[in-house]
Amino acid sequence: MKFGKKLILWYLENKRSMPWRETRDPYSIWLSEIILQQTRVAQGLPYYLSFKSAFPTVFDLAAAPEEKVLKLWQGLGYYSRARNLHATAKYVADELGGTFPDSYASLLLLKGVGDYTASAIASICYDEAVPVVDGNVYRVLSRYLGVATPINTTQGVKEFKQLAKALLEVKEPATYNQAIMEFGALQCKPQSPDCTQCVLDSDCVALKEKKVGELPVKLKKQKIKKRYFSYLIIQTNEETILQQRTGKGIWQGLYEFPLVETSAPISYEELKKASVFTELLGAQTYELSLYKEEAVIHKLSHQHLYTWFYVVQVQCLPLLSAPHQKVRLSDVERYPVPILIGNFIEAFF
DNA sequence: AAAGCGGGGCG
DNA sequence: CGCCCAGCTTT
Repeated sequence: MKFGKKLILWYLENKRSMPWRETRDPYSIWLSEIILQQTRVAQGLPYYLSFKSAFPTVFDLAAAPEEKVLKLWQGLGYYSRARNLHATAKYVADELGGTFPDSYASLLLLKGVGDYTASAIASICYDEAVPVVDGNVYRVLSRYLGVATPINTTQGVKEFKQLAKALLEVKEPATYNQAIMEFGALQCKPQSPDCTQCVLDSDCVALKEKKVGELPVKLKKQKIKKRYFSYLIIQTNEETILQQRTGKGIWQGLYEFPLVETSAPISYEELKKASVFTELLGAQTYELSLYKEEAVIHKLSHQHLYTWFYVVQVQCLPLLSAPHQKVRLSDVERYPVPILIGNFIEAFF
């Protein structure tokens, strides 16, 4: 039997039940696809449910304040997805009357929608015969066909896209695309797949050549940078100071406490010399305590953040200018913050 | 073509 | 501790 037919039969028997598999509504499919980019189903599922609950339609999402969208997204990471999600919702609601684009080419023009997501929506919602190539598909195809071209190179992307297109079941792209991805997630797993229980075992090149553990090939990994953050929790009995991250870099749009970043760990004495420190505290007297002696280490894919939280108790806050803003202590938890900050807030407040 | 962007789960 | 996850955008 043909590759695609086998996958579809396997899928109909083994697929997991998921809320976005109960519909072909483009808004729901689009939402699920954005949430699931570089994200496991188990991690994304609760976010999908809360977004659907808070924003049942694209109009609800479009009408929401950006902060509310970021707050709901808090903890999911890759926050540009949330900002692009919101921008696209506004575009679809305001410019397209709430109707999503209905082809691969037109979907590709939406912010936050790349080749994979456009293909997924076009095939699942509109039966367009376009192949999806996500992490699962790379793995299944490289093993099944024994292709060792590195998947994170221009050549690899091009080659696997072509292979995916050649193997696509053009009569039922919606089912086939979901089948190959589900097969990659459940059967042809990254680590220790059970090839003795595989419906493709008779034709799998990697299995035949004992190369399952070597495929797919992925080039190097970037070096991890270390950064040193000293946060200032400057507070009275009622208020503290937050700032919003803008510009480039991590956590765009999220909030944090006033930050002193240095190229190496610093002492309290050195911290006191920071301009932000004098700007926010002036000459007034204060009580300062280090929340925790050891650095809190927060790991991102490509950065390790060594973090200290300095709590500064003061009588009153100075007049603040952007980006700093006064926030009532009881309101701190309303702001969208990175997990690093959220964990501190939870433990400290 | 390469870098940047989160957080969590698993062996 | 390294790898990977229903990738996209910017440089």
